[in-house]
Amino acid sequence: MAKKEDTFKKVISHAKEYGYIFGSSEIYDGLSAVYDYGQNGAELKKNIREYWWKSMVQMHENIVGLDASIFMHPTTWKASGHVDAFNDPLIDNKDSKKRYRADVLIEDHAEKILQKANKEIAKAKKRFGDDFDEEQYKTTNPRVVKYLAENKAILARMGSSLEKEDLEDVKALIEELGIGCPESGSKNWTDVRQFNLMFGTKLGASADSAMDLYLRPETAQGIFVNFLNVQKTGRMKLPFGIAQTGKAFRNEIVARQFIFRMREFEQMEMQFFVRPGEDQKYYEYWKETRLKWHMSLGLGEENYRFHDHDKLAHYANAAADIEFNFPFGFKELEGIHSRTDFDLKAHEEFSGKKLQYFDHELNENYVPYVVETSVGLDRMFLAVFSKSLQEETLEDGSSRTVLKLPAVLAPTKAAILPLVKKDGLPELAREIIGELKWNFNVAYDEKDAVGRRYRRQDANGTPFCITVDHQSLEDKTVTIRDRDTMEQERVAIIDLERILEEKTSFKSWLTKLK
RNA sequence: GCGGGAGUAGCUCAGUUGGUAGAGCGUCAGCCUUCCAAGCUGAAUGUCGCCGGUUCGAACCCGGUCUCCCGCUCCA
Repeated sequence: MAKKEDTFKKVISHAKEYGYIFGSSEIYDGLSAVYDYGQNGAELKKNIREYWWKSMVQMHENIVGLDASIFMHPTTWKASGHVDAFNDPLIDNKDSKKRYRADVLIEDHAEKILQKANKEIAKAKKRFGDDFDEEQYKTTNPRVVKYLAENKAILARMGSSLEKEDLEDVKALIEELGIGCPESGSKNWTDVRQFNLMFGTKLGASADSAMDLYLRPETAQGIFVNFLNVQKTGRMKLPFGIAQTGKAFRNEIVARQFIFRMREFEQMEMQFFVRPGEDQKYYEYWKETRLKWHMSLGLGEENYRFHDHDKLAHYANAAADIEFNFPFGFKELEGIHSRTDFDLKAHEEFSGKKLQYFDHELNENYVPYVVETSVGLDRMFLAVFSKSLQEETLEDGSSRTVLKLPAVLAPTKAAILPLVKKDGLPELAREIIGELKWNFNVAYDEKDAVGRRYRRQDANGTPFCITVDHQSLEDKTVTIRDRDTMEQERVAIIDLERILEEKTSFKSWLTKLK
């Protein structure tokens, strides 16, 4: 365990030292769970985003892109359920220092009362055998009637208090019911406070005319509200998908673990619209397809696994996570959700507009079902970065720090190094850069011994080092060194472009998917 | 929000009983001209998180405050 924390610490400091990730506003002491991507981080992140985009949009005829705004009409979030579901009333126990959701405490208490009623019923059932009329018993047995009424009354009062945002009454209810801390039994509670997981802001400059807005807590809704726009203007036929990458915001009570859970984060989502009844088929299809995509990066198949949800969100009829073995254990990297027609139907209801598809084959209108794939871009970054960072012990016993980023994602594809900085070697190196830079992000370095420069590029994640030596002047060849094997090969300068293309291009990596 | 830990150079960290700050690595310039870090010379970088107090004198003691990290709670 200590070792795990250790590697995670190394990941964080390496990310900072090599210009991948900085804490936000560091000169002002930083901001909790907000991070900035540095010169290399911005490249890596962009490459991950592009790797996803190309595989989803460019490689699928029936998937198109979208870039919806972060601001959306506030009713969007009523329809999506976020206004209700993203509001948690929390309460702390002053003695045990534990925090609970107030509504969950009350619900659990109500549930216990219901259990009592059920016990009575079960007992009676045993006693009366086949003649037992459960419904009648529920209305006649005084004890059962009392329990059921209590249960109902509690839930009703809680519901109405939460509705009115009367948090004092929620606390009063907890006290009246004598609910204690599940762990310690203590009844010494703080006040109930409302935590809204959506960030609010205002549209409009003057306070009185301003409109309350939220920063989107997920990008999916931008796709749903544009479903018909895209379908009609793109002449899309079911099944088809709309893909989007972009920022989303959640005011997490606790955001932790570096860039794993941030308050501002980027999602890469695709909503796949299908004929009702075909949702299960495509759910399975996308689970497999997305897993393959992850594995194409070569970070090790043993580092991925599925986690099927038992408890489903309000909109879903099936859901699974692709989990990745992060430095702190297996955690969610991507979610694949079968969202049914929940979202489109809700938007129909709240907007009063039809969001239906006319199926020419079936000759009927219907609201499509949706299968969603949703990856956290920052989580992908962390997965790729943390797994790539390795401490190697070499044959001679020395060690090297190497960032084995998949070449297709590496910020810098190659470093061009003159063996020495004289005899015209730098000039030739510059010439090579002049050619390669049109297609590849390349770097130049002439400082220090060449061995040290190799190591510097290793730590920075650059997959190839091209070294210009004295022989290069004579026969127009250079050596190209592989970061992972440390092996060198002599090649013609004229072939460099083709070689780099083969080793680093989206095409050569994405064709592995087939 | 509660509990714990911690804020000193880019990174990792040291700093004795209070006497105006250090190491290793890294960075930069130069030497060397060498194909796998740790050769030589030189240099830069810190309001020791912030504010206040005690003191002749505070990185160190006291009070306050901010921030970060870990745990709990939550997680669409």
